[in-house]
Amino acid sequence: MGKQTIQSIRGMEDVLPDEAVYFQFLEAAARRVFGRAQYREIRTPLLEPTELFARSAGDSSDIVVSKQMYTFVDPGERSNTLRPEGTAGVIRALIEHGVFKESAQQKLYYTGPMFRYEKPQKGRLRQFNQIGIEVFGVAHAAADAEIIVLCVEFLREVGFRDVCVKLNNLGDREDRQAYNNRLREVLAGGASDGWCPQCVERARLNPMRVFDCKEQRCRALVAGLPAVGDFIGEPARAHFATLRSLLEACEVPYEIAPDLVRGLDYYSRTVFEIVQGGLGAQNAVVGGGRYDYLVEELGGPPTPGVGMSIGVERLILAMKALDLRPPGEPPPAAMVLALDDAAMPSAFRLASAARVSGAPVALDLQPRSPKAGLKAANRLGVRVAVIIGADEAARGVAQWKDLSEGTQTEVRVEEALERLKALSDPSVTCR
RNA sequence: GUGGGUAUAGUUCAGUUGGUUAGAACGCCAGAUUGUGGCUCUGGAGGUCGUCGGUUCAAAUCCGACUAUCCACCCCA
Repeated sequence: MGKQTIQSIRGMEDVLPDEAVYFQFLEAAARRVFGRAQYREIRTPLLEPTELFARSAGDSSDIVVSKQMYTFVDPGERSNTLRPEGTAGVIRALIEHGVFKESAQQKLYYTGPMFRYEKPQKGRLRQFNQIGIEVFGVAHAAADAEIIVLCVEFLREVGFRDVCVKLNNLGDREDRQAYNNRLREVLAGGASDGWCPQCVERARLNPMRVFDCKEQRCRALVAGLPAVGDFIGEPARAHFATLRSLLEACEVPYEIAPDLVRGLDYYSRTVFEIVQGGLGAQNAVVGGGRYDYLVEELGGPPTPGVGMSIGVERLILAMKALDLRPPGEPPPAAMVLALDDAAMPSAFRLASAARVSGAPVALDLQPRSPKAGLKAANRLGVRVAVIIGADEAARGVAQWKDLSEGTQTEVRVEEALERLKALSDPSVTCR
């Protein structure tokens, strides 16, 4: 590696072909699972006005979050930000196009790269991909349940077993505010009560975060704090009960996780997460929840919403940890080899004609010795090699070699073309 | 943002207490019947040892800085 080579930006990974099949596999599965539940794809820009994310993040996490955004001023002197998540852009698009006026109910999914300026580590990149789904306009807990059920279906579809959802109820906005205020009071003692410096800071910014402090003495102190449950009003309580009964109705395994707290304060009522072992510290593969106030916050009509997003790279790590592999593309049935320049036109024409009729056919793009060519054919895993040299080209024939049986016969090129077409599996080409 | 580990061939890694031309496996290319693959054997290409600087007669090896990467913390929309 010379010193003048250019390398990718920190935290931004290339996805080489061997890796890309994982992405293709997961995206295809998402389209299947979400598509059959009547969710439709939405694609929004990677770049949005900074204002959008500043508003969606809310004020308490504003300072923290803005440091982790890729924000820049464009030549027109507007502040733009690479999207750090998918939901805000989706909501902006729906408001902008008046979609909520046609119908408040929307079921959508999206996939694509997100950007966060964080220090990279395992399962945490600066550019990473998410697959997400959102339901708008449904206050009923069936929406929460469907989102969660679809997550579980998706994970099972791609090969995961033993999926368990961690679930919590944060209550409505007023409940949460009351609880946060109470927590701040209780935590006011700060360091003198024995809290670690980080928890003292959390008490100020996002008190509920003290619940996942890892300090021994904080964990002990946390046990004595008032429980969020005591502050949750009857409507949110009933909502959560309905959700649980729906999950139980379709036997979705879940556990209540009282310490599951989301960082941003637009969540209300339901929050959930699915974690996977073997991923190190960044083990949350799926996260989501209800955000009944966010659409209004972004200037739209009051519209409830629920959503979740899947961290694609993390999911791929989890697949590898469990030795789950995407089904590979089947190798082409045949490879056409030209032994010299004189044979290339004939070989080239034969391969093209076969491909046009739907047969997956490999072509060695430079003349090579039969030995090298067959080696390449073997490596690709094809069953048949069609060999054409100057002699064959002149006579309008080709050598049809079956690599598994080792037999070889001379056929006319027209016959070779028919055989190549026949080799292609009709179940693959016709749907 | 904080703390720690690592950086040698395309890949995964060896490399003794600093000491000649830096190795292996896999992969790649070629030869072993001048137009025939897989297995085997033989050979070849490919590294200014992450970058820059320092210590030393001598640095892949010791020291420093920088960069990247990994692990954990912080945070996690």
